[in-house]
Amino acid sequence: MARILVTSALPYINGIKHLGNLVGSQLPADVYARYERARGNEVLFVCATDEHGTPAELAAAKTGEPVADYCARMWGVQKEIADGFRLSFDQFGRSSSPYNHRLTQHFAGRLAEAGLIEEVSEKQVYSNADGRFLPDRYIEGTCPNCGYDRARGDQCENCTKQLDPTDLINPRSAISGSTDLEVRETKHLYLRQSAMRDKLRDWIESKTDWPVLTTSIAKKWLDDGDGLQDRGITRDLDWGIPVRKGTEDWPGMEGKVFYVWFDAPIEYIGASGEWAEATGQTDAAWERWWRTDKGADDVRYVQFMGKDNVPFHTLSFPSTILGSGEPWKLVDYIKSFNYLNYDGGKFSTSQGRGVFMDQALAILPSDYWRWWLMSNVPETSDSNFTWEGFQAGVNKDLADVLGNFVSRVTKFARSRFEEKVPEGGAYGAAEEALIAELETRVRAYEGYMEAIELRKGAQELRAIWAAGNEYLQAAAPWAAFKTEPERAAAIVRLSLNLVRLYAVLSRPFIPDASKAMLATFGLETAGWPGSVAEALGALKPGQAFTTPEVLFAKITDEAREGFAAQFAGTA
RNA sequence: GGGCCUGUAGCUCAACGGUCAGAGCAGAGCGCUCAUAACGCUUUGGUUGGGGGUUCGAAUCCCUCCGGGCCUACCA
Repeated sequence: MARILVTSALPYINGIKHLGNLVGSQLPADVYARYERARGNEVLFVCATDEHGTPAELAAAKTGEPVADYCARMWGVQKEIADGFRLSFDQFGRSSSPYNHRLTQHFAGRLAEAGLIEEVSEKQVYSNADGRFLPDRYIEGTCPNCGYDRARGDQCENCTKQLDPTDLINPRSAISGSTDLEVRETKHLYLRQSAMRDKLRDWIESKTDWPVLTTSIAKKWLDDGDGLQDRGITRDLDWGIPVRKGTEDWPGMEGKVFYVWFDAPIEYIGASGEWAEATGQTDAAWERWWRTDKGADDVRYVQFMGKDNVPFHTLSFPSTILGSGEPWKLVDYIKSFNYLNYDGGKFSTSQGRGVFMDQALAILPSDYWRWWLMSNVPETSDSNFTWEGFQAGVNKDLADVLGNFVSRVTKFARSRFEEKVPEGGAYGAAEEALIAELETRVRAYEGYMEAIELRKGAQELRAIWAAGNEYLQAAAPWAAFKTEPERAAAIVRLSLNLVRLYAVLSRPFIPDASKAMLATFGLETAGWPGSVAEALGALKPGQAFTTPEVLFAKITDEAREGFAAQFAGTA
């Protein structure tokens, strides 16, 4: 039995995520985790909210809540939505957890001892009105290059010129609009990633089976310009993990916190700690997933994320892990994704354009979303959500091919026999051909899932469903029943077994429907098929079943038009 | 500006130097009647963005042009 550690990029705390966020990390991670569990492997699947940073503070200020309360509340909201999408996290933690505090401070201490932390004094813009230092992009002003009056301190969106906040003419705070700004000197810690460059490069170059997207982004950062740059890992903020060197104070760094991107990946480990605690286990339980000296050397660690997260997972976090000099588990495979667009454009939080996770669940069952998103997951390039495509995909694949198959089989069986798996008759050439085809397809499906080629996996699964309809059409039990009822009984017996098999195979993608299909036979779970022939004999004659309600109601044209109007956004 | 990815049938995608470039959807025809007017079979449709080159052979490698997207480092 293999042991597989799965992490999904952490969703940021400041609001409900849209489908583009879901499709790029949490959902594919869940499908993969479910698949590996179904194969009988031991899986630890963790995720958490990413709670620190300026945007969280601003979002809290906007609602008038203390930031800690705001995060606690939003964690609850995100957790509930994750449950609604059936994301099967073993732990959905919080980057603000005590575990993460301890671990982050611990790693910083180790890195400092290893000489990989540098203290740098730098000048940053401070806003007296806001009472805080402002990140570059929170300063607005007139671009010295093109005259655009809403240029940001890091870059002018109009002429794309890279800027320094001090370049701006008439700079003001993007938060309050205040022009009462001053440049103050402040000290920060830098992670000396540059010192890790060769080690990182060797490691990344050894990963020849990683998605091109992952390695090309990593290499770009390694080699761009002067090579990998050191990264500041502290900020002048109130909300965050206080800077400490392990368990000791860090002189000169009082009142500062670690930068979110330093502590967020560490929360993968933190969440595992939270999991052990929540399940009443000792530290050894999570350490055997994370410490190669404590049992983790046979763990395969797979990360899922959108392409924007790749630099942090290929460079920064590995620098932290490797630089610690301790035997922490390093990632084995990084699955990265492109973006999902909404009807030709970007999903937009500010313009309310596109579908957000809570809205999606409010209008249609999670399986619909899970299926469409995964069968169109942006693996090789950006993909596009349209209501027409969504309606067509869901109706055809789920309602017509799979749902209707279950429906026609169970209803025919009930009307010609009774609500029991019929006995009598023998399997012949048609059944052997079907079994041979399914044997090939199931093994192909396993291959795709193992390789985390989810789009192809979905495609193969669909072909497996379709094979049932083809078989049924050719075997024509309704015709056989008139002349040779025994033959019809054999066909129905096999077909009912197909429903059970489909439930098992489909579970990673559409867990609710899978559950409903199994419930038809009074089953809660069912094991992954070894040989297809054997699996199709699992339901014995006499086994009772209930004819299920329509598994997937179709999305009507009227409904689709309504959704399209509802989510068009304000722009 | 630099880098990366991408451009294949009306649409969404496969094929990653080698049999007539495949599949799903959409379209057309036929069949079936168990089923959510569902299913099955057959079929129309592509000089693989343009041009040039390497090769016995190129969608696949190289050059170039055109189009689309992303990244470019203290937002996360």
